[in-house]
Amino acid sequence: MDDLTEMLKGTLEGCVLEIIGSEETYGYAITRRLNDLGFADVIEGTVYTILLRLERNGLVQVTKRPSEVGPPRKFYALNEAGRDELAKFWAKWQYVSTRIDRLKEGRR
Amino acid sequence: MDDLTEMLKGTLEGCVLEIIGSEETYGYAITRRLNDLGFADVIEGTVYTILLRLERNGLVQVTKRPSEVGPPRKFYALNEAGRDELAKFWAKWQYVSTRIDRLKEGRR
DNA sequence: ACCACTATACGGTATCACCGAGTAGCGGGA
DNA sequence: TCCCGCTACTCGGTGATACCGTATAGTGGT
Repeated sequence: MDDLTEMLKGTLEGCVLEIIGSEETYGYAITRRLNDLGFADVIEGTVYTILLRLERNGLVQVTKRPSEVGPPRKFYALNEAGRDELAKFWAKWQYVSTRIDRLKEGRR
Repeated sequence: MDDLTEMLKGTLEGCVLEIIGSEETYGYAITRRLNDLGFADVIEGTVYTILLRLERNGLVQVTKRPSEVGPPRKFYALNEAGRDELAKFWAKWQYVSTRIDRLKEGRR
């Protein structure tokens, strides 16, 4: 699927929140997970900017742990504010996606 | 529903294409249609920037017609390139929305 | 004369995903 | 030993997009 970047604006951050929320994990693994999901063109740099933003906005708790196969990893977990933000994201997604599907179906 | 602007990035233009594609219409009416659809905060200025972009990108055919209740209206209709773009938009939407729903359901 | 509604245009802003380059740890093959 | 590939993160800058504020202007009602 060709260029999805514009359509992912506003949703990719939510996807990252969801991934972190389901399991404490780190940037490189999150990127691989997104790629496996079908967002093949999402690259490390993009995920790291999102993670730094989440940290700056106080939505995550960060723990640095050594790795056996490379440099140390920064593990991310949602805090209370992060869980709230994730819930808001899914509410928005539900709202928007149902309305766009409605437009697609030609209903008003 | 509070601020949806970030989530609408990349999709609002497609919505406008769909509306134009279903019926030759003009900016002000498109804005009202979007508001009725549930995108209450979308404002005229936003729609006009999209319409000017569509015109600049050669996706629409424009016809100016007088109105009985105000200034003249610019009616927009999709041309061949516009219909192609609309089809691409719905393909992308299908691709992205199914994958995000899949993530939401916890399936991989 | 004023105001509300209709209708469009345009310069500037914020946010976001993305790009490119850099730094760094680890292991395997020539 | 030296290079390469994979892992892992950072940061400055870019382009696209929706939005904001303001301006302009036609029509009809009070």
